[in-house]
Amino acid sequence: MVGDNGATRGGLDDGTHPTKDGKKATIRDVANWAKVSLGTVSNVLNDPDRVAAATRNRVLDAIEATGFIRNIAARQLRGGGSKAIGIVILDSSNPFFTEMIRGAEDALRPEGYLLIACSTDGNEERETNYLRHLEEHQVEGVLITPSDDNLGQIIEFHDRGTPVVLVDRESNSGELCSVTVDDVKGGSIAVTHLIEEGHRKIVFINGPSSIRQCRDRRAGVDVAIRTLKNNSNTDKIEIVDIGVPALSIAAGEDIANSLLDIDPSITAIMCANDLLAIGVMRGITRSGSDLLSRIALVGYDDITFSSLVSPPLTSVRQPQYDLGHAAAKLLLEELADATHRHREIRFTPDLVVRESSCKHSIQS
Amino acid sequence: MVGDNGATRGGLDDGTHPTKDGKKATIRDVANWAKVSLGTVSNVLNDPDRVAAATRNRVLDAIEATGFIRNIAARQLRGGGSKAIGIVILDSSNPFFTEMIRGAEDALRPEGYLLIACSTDGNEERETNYLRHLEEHQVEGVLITPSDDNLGQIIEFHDRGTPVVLVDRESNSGELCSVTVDDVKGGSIAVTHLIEEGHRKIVFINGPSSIRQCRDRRAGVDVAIRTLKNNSNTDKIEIVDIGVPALSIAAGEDIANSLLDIDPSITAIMCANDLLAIGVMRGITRSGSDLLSRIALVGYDDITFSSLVSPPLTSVRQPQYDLGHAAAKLLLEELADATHRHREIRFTPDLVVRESSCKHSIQS
DNA sequence: ATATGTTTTTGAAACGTTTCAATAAATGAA
DNA sequence: TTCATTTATTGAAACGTTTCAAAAACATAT
Repeated sequence: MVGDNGATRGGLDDGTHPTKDGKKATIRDVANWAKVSLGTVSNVLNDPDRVAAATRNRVLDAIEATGFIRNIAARQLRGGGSKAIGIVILDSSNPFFTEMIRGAEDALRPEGYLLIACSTDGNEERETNYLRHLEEHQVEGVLITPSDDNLGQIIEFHDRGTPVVLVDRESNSGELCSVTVDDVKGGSIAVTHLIEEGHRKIVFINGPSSIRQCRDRRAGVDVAIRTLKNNSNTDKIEIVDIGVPALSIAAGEDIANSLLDIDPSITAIMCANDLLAIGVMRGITRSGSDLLSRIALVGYDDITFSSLVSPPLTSVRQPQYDLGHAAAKLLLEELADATHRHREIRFTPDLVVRESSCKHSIQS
Repeated sequence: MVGDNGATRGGLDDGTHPTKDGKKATIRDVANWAKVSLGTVSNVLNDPDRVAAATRNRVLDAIEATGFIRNIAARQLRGGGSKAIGIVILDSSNPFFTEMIRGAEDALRPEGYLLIACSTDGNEERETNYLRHLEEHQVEGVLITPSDDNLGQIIEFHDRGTPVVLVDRESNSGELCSVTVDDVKGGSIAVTHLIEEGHRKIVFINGPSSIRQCRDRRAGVDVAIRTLKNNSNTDKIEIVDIGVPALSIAAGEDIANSLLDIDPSITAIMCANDLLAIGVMRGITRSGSDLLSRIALVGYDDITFSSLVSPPLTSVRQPQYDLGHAAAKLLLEELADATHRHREIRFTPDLVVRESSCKHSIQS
């Protein structure tokens, strides 16, 4: 039938060669091989029910015979999506972010999306650069932990047409979806634990106040103290703030020396994240000091290795994998529904108590 | 001048609107705004010296006024590259791989490439799937740590036109570039250290022999023993092999219990990687046993956290960042030079001695 | 055999950008 | 002013795929 059609056409001297000159097979090669039109091959690929079974099988045979691999760029140009999602993180050596990527990847893989990973290291110019490249690639969406408090460029990026989900960062006015952890609560439960252990003078080692997570965790400390004052006759509690330029192992190590001669009435240290706490631990251990045996230490994040350090670190557990997974799900939702309403998913952290904070005996 | 040309043409009623209906500006919008041809805009973007300064500035102004963002898919379709590189790794929660990605990203970023990250978790089917998706996207190259010993599908993938660099894996017949570490040597120096510390009966906990790194590291043990026998009157050295199904913390923990009642003449344990060693450490610590204070332990990789565990782990240091960085450089080299000759870059590991292996006193 | 309704297939055009032969414009020398 | 050479700009066509109106093919009833 279709063979007759081809004969009726005559002059079809493109022949039935699958590929020429080792070039990759295109949809035209498949069509020639199966003696159907380009549109029929496209229908077999994208809307198979619209094609008669016999034709469909012939096309599928042709696809196999020619070794056809579809060209996403061509589809994209004609109006299809890129099947790629960008994920922009702050630091690829922080297990917090790599777990998060893992969660996102596991959500996106079954949907056939590829994940383009970009590390900004907190550098806004690099973030700008990455966003531009992602836009040229017309990624279908972006999951991003912002490098700066000011969301201006990210909102503009979104307004130019690319869906965005903020990760571990809320949207100020609900113009973007976001997935967050209640860091105020995280700060509260950490310091509450220390206070219940009897600590009354606590150091809080914090990163830059431009980072909202740092601010929230510190604010949670104040909330907890206020709550405890209202509820009981707790002794006066004092927080001593120390600032570091970055939330890294190195920054923690750098500050460790200044902790060695610390006021003896200080009996506990709370760090804004685990890398900082681990760095403090490492710096103190390296100095040969026994400070760690008399001072309680609490981190934040509960990264995989926090239970492995010495002493095992008490830490506020963040659902890192769930953050990434939920963010990706939210993005898929926004892509699937043009009437999608932006929302925030907020996770509640919990405290994992280990040796670093509860082997101490405080004499009141 | 050019304005006159436009007037001469007449009938150009496309007008000078930057965008219509909120759509993204295309090269046509820029051309209309600047009153030049599409080709001139393209020349300004790609070959600016070919355009007169006055014209060039007008086009640049138009690009800014219209908010033009280039469309990579269109360029790709016309024959340009995708400016994307795939990186296929085994396990995104192993810091070995995340450091490697970091190295690759740092090499590729300045060249304007985006990095598509794919985790196979050692699953060959997932590797197949990812390679197919990467091929549809026409990535300019792929860095890959294979999930299987058999490189068949990767070689076919490469033969279909996408440059490939193997990472931490050599190419059997030099048909692919590769970046490796001499794991035979790594195994040798690790066991040599133990033997020089006086150990004569040593457990080697290894992963699946289908993984070439596992085989090489174990082979390095034999090389070292043979060398020592030839060079001195060393006592008889015995290696006790234990196999585990995966190179993970969990696999290490699972095997820890069977180590508790181990033959007392065994004084040292060598693990095929750090995660395994850390898992063993964790399992033994959890059981409350003091085995770690009488047995030496050596890992392999020297991931970031190995120095932080208790006791700090002696480990063969792999240049993870350098592996990724060198692999990316090799790929860029292959992309830049059609006459490129495939080669292997081989790094030599070194041993980082820490507390886990050298605080023991062996009575001969 | 003809008319009608349904299913299947076709193929022109679109998508945004690059490329390069042809054309136009500019420059310098006689 | 004319001519030759150099520089700058143009625009048609290509790239691979999808889309949808039109045409063709098929099935059924009269």
